[in-house]
Amino acid sequence: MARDKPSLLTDVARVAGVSLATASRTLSDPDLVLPTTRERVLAAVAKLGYVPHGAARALASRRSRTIGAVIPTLDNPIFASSIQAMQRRLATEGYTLLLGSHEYDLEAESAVVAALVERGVDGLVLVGTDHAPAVYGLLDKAGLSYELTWTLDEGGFHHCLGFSNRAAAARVAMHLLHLGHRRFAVISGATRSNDRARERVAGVRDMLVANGIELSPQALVETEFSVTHGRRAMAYVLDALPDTTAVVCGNDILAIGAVMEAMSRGVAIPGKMSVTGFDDIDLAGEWTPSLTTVRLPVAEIGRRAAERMLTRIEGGEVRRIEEVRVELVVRESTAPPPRSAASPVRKGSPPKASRGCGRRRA
Amino acid sequence: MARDKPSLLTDVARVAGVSLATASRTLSDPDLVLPTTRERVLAAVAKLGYVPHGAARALASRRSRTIGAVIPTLDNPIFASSIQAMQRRLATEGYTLLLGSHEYDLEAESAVVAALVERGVDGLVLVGTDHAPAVYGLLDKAGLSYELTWTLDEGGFHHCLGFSNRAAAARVAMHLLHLGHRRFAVISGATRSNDRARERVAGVRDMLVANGIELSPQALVETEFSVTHGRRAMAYVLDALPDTTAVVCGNDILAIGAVMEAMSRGVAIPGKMSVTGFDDIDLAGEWTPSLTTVRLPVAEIGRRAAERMLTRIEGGEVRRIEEVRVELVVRESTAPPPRSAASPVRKGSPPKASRGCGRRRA
DNA sequence: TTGTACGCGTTATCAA
DNA sequence: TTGATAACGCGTACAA
Repeated sequence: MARDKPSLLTDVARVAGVSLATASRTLSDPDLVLPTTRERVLAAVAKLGYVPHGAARALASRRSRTIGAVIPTLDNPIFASSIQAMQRRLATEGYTLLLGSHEYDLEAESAVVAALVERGVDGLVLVGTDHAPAVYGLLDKAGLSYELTWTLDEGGFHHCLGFSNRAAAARVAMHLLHLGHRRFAVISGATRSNDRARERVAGVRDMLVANGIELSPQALVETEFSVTHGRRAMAYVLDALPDTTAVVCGNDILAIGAVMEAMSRGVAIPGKMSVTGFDDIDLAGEWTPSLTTVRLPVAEIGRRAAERMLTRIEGGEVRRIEEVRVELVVRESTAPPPRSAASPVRKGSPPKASRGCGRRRA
Repeated sequence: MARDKPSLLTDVARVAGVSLATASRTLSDPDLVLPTTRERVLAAVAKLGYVPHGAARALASRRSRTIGAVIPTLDNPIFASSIQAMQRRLATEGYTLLLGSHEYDLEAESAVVAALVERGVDGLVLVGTDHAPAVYGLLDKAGLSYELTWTLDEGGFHHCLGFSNRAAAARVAMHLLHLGHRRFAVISGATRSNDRARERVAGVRDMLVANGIELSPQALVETEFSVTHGRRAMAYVLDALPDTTAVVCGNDILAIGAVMEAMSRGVAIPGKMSVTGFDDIDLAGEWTPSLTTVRLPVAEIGRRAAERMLTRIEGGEVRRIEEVRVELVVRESTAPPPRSAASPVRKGSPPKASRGCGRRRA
């Protein structure tokens, strides 16, 4: 298995009978070269099995043809799926994806970002707006373009592609109010360092307050994003707040756990209690009862984030803020509250919209 | 926002009052430098916010501190989870993950591998043994170390970390034979370009044949890996082969689809029919009925693959073939066949092991 | 322990 | 359209 050392561009040039410069041009900008010489060079490339040396290229051209993406975790299917779409899109343009994850730890994220910046990524895709100050400092100092995704930074000046988590969550709450629910609980993922989770809780709270309902601290459970923790949270709700008729969950994983716990205790969903999710993962529609949730265009976010990055790298312009469409999907897990539990219904007074519900598309 | 240009190692050296070489050493091998000078250099680094230039480093040191991983798709949670673990492990050693996917298309994979090789990855992790010849050619020519995962290449000479899909699948079939099943169907993912799927089917077939049962071509359904396709495949089985009492599925996703279809038709699982999965994704244990399946140490594969790569890069030795433990998990979805369907039981003659079942751990 | 100087493989500038 | 040649930023023998 004596591997001869890999051939260099100089070898290609020699074999093709051209200068190094011409060989280089042929590969990076073929139109600058005569068709006949181009063929000679390409033939030499094929003959030698020449493979460009990325680092040398990056050093000389100051571009790595590499994009970084930093997400909380691939163990959440919405991020996995989105990254899948992103990688696919990047590959078609000859770009490669450098992936990092931090499991909801801002310091870890900071380190990951630093690592990717060192690797010389041409752009960086992040999730949400919550990041360590060091992250923004680093990116700014490096003059690196980045995109925040899954969220809208309407006040700020960051480039972003996403949607209003607050408005979407408010929409969910409105749906439940419409059905007649008055006693709510919220099961959320940890809101610290997670603007998406925080905004979703805020959206629900806004909408309830706008309709004269307070969300008491006991009615808000924060926990990890897992089916098991969803179950546990629901167990707490059933034990501590038995009057609850509507449980809004921060994502589908938690909602499925919540539904499982309820059903295993003989609490009918949606007969006794309504439960909502968020994300619309595959399972949400297949579960019994199927889950009322908010559908997110997961793959689209990955693909479009890639496209925005590429456009900016090529010197193009993109709108600073781009919104993707999200959609309330009403399925089996929500229904009017049981008669016994219904508050005196204020006939003819449908729920009022909260601030957050202005955008129709959410 | 006038960003001053990023500072270089020369700047650090100047500010610290040392030579370029000393500055370099301080960063790459601190022990080679006096503590006092080290401090001066690090102070300069901090003051200037110096960030090493990865490409220049890679060019000079001929190492990129980067590992490539190429998988079929992140849309399968076992791959997502495994990659998550791998990235995590690599990050702790200062390595970065370059990710590619090919969606079960060998030519696409070939292109992705080429892209990663160009980027100068220090090592490459692949899935399975089925790869385009060009892939092996490229890797060999580049002298790049690689690991095949999720599989064992016992005959070949590739480094690999995985398990025998054949033996594991045979184990599943044996379990069903033990229960008394005689009429089988298999729902598999596409076996073309997918040695894992192929081996699983082969394992079942081996075991059946060893017990005098043929798996007819009609009783083997190949389809896409999705719940929907699992449903469809099960619909076919129920319609075309109503005598079937045991359905072995290529993975849990397919099995869940199969169970859904059966239940929606009022076919009791496991009362009328037993169904098995493979992988043991979270859902398998939470579904009702919970799924009999094979548990794979998904995160462990990712983590250990990373460790093997790192060891080899540092010049260490690893066993060419390493096996991970997989385990049959018997749950609710399997039971003896209904009495009416049972063949005349050969009392006192338990099922015979097939070749594939030699390894006890599968 | 530190410094000097060369090389890593390519791109890009400038002339020809 | 092509060719010579100077960067690109850092690692590392080798010498001091």
